[in-house]
Amino acid sequence: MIRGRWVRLVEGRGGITAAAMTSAKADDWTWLIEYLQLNVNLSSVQQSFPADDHMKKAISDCRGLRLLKQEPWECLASFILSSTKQIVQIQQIVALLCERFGQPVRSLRAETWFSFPTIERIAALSEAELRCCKMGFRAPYLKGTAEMILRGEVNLESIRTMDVSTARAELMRFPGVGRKVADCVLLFAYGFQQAFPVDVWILKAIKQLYFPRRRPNAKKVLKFTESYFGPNAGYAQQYLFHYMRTRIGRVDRSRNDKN
DNA sequence: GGCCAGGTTGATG
DNA sequence: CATCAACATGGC
Repeated sequence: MIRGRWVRLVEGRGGITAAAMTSAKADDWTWLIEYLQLNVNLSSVQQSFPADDHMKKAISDCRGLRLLKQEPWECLASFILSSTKQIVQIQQIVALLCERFGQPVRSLRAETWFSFPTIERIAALSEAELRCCKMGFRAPYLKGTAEMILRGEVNLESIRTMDVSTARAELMRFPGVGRKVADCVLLFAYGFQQAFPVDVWILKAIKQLYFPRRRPNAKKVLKFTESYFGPNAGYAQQYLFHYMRTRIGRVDRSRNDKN
């Protein structure tokens, strides 16, 4: 589901083909091109990464990895729900939210899918109704955020034209939104490619790869990332994140190390 | 059963 | 400012 539309993407030999249900003109795919960020030149982004061995390995391991341009509200809400949850569980919570409080949408195969619930709908729900989607203590954060937006305290659209630090500070006014979640929304929804979300995986990766003999705290690591990875640091973050989870990650999960 | 998961918050030194 | 427990819920 992208911006309330159903779309199916299929990977084939020559690339990806798309089929969609849309009220827009049938041959107008600008919304999808925008979402997939096909205008971004990947190799020039990759060339802006630091040329160390880890980044080189991450690039060759993650050929073709791109960032999406997601909708601010859906992205913000999803990452508010992400704290101390495993990725599969976050997906489950979001799926429940959509099924219960989203709009039903037909696919080309006449299946029913559900859009992400609107800000108004979330704000109107009780905390108990939200907790039924298994989000636990995150429920008041989500509801509070929706209410702030409805009251006009923060305007999600106006963030598009702010500079990155102002935008980050604006996002961090929401309950349940700290530095990491704010950076995720800056990167994945607003296209601030400098934003570098530091989560537990990246923290572990940076310590392991760039400070193998030292013990920098999270603050030091953040400081390091701000200057080291360059103008497309957010892309570098995704390459490292994916590299870490698919390669290195599996190895130390069998052991029990807290680096 | 204990530990941990794409963190944030509010209370303490 | 730095540290730390608490916060729901589920999987291994």
